[in-house]
Amino acid sequence: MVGLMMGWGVAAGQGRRKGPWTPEEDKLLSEYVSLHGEGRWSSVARSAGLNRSGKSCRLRWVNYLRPGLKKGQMTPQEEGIIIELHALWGNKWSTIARYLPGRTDNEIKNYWRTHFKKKAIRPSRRQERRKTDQILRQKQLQQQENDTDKVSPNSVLVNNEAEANFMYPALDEFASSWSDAAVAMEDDLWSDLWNWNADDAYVDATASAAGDRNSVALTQSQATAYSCGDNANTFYAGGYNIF
DNA sequence: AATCACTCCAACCGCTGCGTT
DNA sequence: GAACGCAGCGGTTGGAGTGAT
Repeated sequence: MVGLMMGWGVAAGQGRRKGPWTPEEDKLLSEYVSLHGEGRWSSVARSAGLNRSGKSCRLRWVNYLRPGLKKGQMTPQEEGIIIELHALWGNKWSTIARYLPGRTDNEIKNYWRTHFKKKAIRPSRRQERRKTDQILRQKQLQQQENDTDKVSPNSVLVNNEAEANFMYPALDEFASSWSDAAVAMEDDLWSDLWNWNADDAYVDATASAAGDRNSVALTQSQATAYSCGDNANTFYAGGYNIF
C-alpha cells in the first residue's frame, strides 16, 4: 500500500498530503505530541510542520503512534471480551476499546469485521481449520507467557474458575486434543453469534443500564465476565458494573 | 509456479455532538 | 439561539501479505 493507493498524495485544492505516513512525518508528529500533548489536532498539523489534516494527525497518533499500543494478534481473552461487549453495546467500538487496554477502536472494528461479521454465513472448512490453527498458536504462545510468569499491569485478568473454563475448556471435558478443544470453543462462540439478536441484546443492556446499572442482564454467555485491567470503569463478574 | 481466496490493517470519508463565539 | 469549527466515532475501501489449491 505504498503511495499510489486511490490516487493519494497531495489532495487537490488544499495542498494537504494524504495517504500513507512517512517515517519523517511520524517522527514530527510524535515529537510534537510528546512535547505539547494531545488535542487541538488542527493546530498540531500546522505547528508540527505537517502538511496533513488535523483529523489525519489524530488518527495516526491514536491508531499507530500512541505509546502503550499492543501489536499483534488478539488473544482468546480479548476475543471473548469483544464478543461480550459487542453483544452489550453493538458497534460502539470506542466504548469497547476502553475495556481492552492497548487496543484501538479501529483495530477492534477491523478484527470484528474480518473474524465475525462476514461469518454470519458459516465459515468454510478451510476457514475453520485456519482459525483453529490460529487459536492453537495463540494458546501455545500464551502458555509460554504463563510459564515465564509475566503479568502486565494492563493485562486482562480471568477472575474465577467459571471464566477459566470458558476461556480454556479442559481437554478431558470437551475434547481429546487441543485442536478439538479449540474447535469446540469456537463452535460455542459461533452458536452464540448465530443465535444472537444484536438489537435485542443492545436494548436489554441499555434498558437495564438505564434502570439499574448494577444488574445488566446478558442474554448470552451469562456465566462469563471479565475484570478489565486497571481501568477505573470496571466490568465485574456476577452483576455487571458499568460506569 | 500460478492462481485464488482470504486476512490484515492503514487510512479515508461522512456524520454527529460538543464547545465556543 | 444560531453559526461555526473541531474532535471523535463508525463505516468503508483497497493494497499487501499469506496460505491453500
